[in-house]
Amino acid sequence: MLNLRFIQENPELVVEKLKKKNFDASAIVSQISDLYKSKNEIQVKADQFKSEMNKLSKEIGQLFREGKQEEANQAKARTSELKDNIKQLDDDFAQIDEQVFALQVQLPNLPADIVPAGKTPEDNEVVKTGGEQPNLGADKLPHWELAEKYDLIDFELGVKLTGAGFPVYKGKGSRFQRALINFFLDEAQKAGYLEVQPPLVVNEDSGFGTGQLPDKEGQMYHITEDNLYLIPTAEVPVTNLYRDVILDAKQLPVKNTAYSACFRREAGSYGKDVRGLNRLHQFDKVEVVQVAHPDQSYAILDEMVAHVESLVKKLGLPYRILRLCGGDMSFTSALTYDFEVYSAAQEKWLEVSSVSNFESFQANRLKLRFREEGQKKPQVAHTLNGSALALPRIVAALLENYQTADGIKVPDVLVPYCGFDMIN
RNA sequence: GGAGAGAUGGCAGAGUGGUCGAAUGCGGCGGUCUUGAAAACCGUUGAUCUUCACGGAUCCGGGGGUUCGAAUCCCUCUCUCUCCGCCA
Repeated sequence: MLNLRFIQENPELVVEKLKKKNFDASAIVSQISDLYKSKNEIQVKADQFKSEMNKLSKEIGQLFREGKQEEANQAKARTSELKDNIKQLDDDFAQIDEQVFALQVQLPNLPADIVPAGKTPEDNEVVKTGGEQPNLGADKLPHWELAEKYDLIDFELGVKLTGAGFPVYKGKGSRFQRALINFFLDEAQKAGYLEVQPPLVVNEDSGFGTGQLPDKEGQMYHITEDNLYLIPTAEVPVTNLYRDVILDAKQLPVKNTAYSACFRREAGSYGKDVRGLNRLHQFDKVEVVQVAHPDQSYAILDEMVAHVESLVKKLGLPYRILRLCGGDMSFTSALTYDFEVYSAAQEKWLEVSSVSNFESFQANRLKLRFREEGQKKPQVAHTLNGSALALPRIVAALLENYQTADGIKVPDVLVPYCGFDMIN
């Protein structure tokens, strides 16, 4: 959520910057501007009346205490008009306030200056490519066939239990998942992140805080009976740890990591893109989250990107880092880097991580602030997060890229976590 | 699932119609004292909106009502805790 005063003071800037996200903000911004002005006028007027009312009430109290009934009753008569005025102004204010808010939440975050223009994923900018693509023979298999061949993942069984997109991991497949989770958590810890285990179900306030609500309800599983939501990512509960919090500047940056299952409805997806592990309704992910000082958030974004890069490197996967174009960025992000790994049998790039700086967009919603040493007024912090990493597509790429005639080789870094070095 | 209690500042906790943005204690910050620290003592210490500023307004879980006036009374919702039942 953009700050109201900021919108008011920089209307052209907001409109101009949002063009890069292919969002025409001109109408909304000018409406906000008008409403904000009259909102302030109303508040000033209402405050004056209220001030008078407060004074009068005190006088009346004083008169009663002094036993001056007559005068008190006379004074009382004068309050009714004030009361009507206040009521009217308060109602108007509430109405305008609601309108402004409804408009305000429609505005996406402003993209950072280095965000490339563009509309589709084709316009994303490849900023780095690393790792080596393996040379697999002609008999290479896609991961869903490997998963079946070695009895690692049972998609049919998941359909029986729940539905498509809820696979059952078995034996070494299950063990392999668990190894990756532990590896990722350990790496995050080494990088200075504090591990937390959040709830997998959150309330409406939390959904609003990170930007899933309102409007993106459809992406989350909703437990209507209790009005709770299954988390689409650990970003939601972990970032919301700091909702309504004022930190000391010296506590920044806050670094948290969490493993969680993630649940996404992903309505409307179909076809070969969702084959196997490519797109699931439930999957595992290790997330890293930081709360940062605004002066440091972009340096921290780079640090987070470097951390994710170190993970794919250690796993020996060919990867590339993309700077997302305005059209492909999320509503809430100011700058996002996506990581893709090359899936050698599917012969395509799979997105495995998304690392973003939200600047103050989430923090405004969360009321997440910090106080500079010796300063009285708190200021809004910046939030960032990234996948480090999401499991399914990493598993897909590892299975495919490490397949041999004798089975699937386990990357060296994972051997101690797995307890085996070959899947066969 | 049944019964009861409660929600007040960073925390604990008083306040039950006006003098209450709120006692007191703890914690935090500043100071006196000290070689330094502790102790003791003194001072200070919520957020938001609005105004160039002085100032003004709002907030005692959320919403609504009664009243000239509500943390305090009424209605309603949400949440938390305790006991019983069930249970990993």
